Amino acid sequence: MIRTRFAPSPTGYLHIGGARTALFSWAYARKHAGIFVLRIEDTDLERSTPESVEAILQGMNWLGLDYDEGPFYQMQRMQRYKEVIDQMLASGHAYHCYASRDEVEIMREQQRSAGLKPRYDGRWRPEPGKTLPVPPQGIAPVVRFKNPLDGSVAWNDLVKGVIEIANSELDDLVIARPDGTPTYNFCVVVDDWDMNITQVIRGDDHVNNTPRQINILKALGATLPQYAHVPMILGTDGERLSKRHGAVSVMQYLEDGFLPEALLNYLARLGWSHGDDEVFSMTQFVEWFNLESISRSPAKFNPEKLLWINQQYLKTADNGRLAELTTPFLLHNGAVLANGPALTDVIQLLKERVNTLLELADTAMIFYRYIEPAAEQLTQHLSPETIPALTALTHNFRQIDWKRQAIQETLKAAVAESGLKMPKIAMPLRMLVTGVTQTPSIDATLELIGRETVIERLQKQLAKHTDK
RNA sequence: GUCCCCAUCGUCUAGAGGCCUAGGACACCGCCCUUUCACGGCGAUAACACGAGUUCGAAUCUCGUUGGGGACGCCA
Repeated sequence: MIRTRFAPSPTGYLHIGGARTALFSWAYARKHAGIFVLRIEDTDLERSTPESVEAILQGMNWLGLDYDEGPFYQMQRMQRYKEVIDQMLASGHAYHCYASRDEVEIMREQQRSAGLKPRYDGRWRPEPGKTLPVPPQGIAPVVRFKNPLDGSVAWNDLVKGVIEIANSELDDLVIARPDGTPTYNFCVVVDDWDMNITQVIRGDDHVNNTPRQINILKALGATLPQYAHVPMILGTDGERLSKRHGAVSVMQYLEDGFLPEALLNYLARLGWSHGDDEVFSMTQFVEWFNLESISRSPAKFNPEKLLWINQQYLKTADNGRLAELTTPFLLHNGAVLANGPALTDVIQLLKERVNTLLELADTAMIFYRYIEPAAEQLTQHLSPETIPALTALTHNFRQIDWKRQAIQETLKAAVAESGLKMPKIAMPLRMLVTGVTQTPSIDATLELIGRETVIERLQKQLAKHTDK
């Protein structure tokens, strides 16, 4: 049975990078009819917050990344971690280290200035025939893992291929703090082991933790999971995405009017490919998904393409659903929906023309709030020739069947009658009725706005102009 | 600094020795459609980082250089 997991630390919202890792991990489990586990790594008491947990859950929920087990909280597994630490102490795989933080820092500083990789020097590491320093009084020790000195650790990474790291590059990492609380690398190991995780799919930034974790797992006599490290997502400028650098919350995309399936599609396509396929459903994605097709290099986030994909989904989305999703944006804009045409009709007319729901709501506003044209627009578009034509048009509008087709015919007739070019009539008409000069085709727009309103506005504006 | 990973159009990528005078998508540019703005259609510009090998033949294999990313915490 395939078992994967997503293990965020609740120190902030769910951002793009985390969402993509979760997506891949989720898709792998779904593809293999396995189990997707959610685990909250909240051992950093100082930075973990319940709000962050909530935000992460919310983000995953919005994206539809459902989990089969969890959320498990590491803070609730303390007993288990302590048990394993004691076990390792007893078996000699771990030992107490009394070196203070400052002491270790000085050690590292010296190594750094000597051009070396900063590492713990093993001063408290017990070895046969070695005399350890005398433990200082009143100081609680940390527990360090006794990492092998020789040889190397290698694994076949499911996305990157074989990776080998010499044990001499590793040092004895701290697995428990003086107060007994375990550290990240240790909790992960115990959890992945206890939860029978078969594939650890996580960000590239964990590659360097993997050999340490493998060593601990081996010391524990556990079966090793397979590892798959997915490359990072970079900002537009090639810089790593971080909290203060474009790594916005996935919920920001909800606020910006993106559809979750569009974001998911974009994220899936970022660093993973299935031939030339660009737009595909999650069902299709799960069917196609494989770790080997994940690219091995980091990818830059491209907002334009996300916008394009969102548009693709908007075009084919159900009008009722879009109406529901767009309503909050419209209300935020101050729209009174009862004062205009049915929202689904408006959406049908607009959804092919916009990139986001936000944009959809903005363009839909012409149907729900009338903004009178500005004076300079009036003088720009109204002229002595157009006014009579528009007046006649207003009159003709009373006679016809108020349908797009008939409106269009009436417009054409007005063009023929007046000898003016179509834009000379359509533009001022558009402006007088909607207050703006950019709308969908004028006949459809007028149809939706409704005969009474159209005529009323035309009369008012034309009267205003002739007064002057 | 040390270690790990990576390297095809501006961006995301296809490409697993001959199918590549390198394909697709976004963006950009041009044309068409058009009643404005879009949608759509058509087209153009644009890349195998560099240098050595291996091979009859290399974007694909090897090595080096350069460049990018990651990691070096009692954070996760």
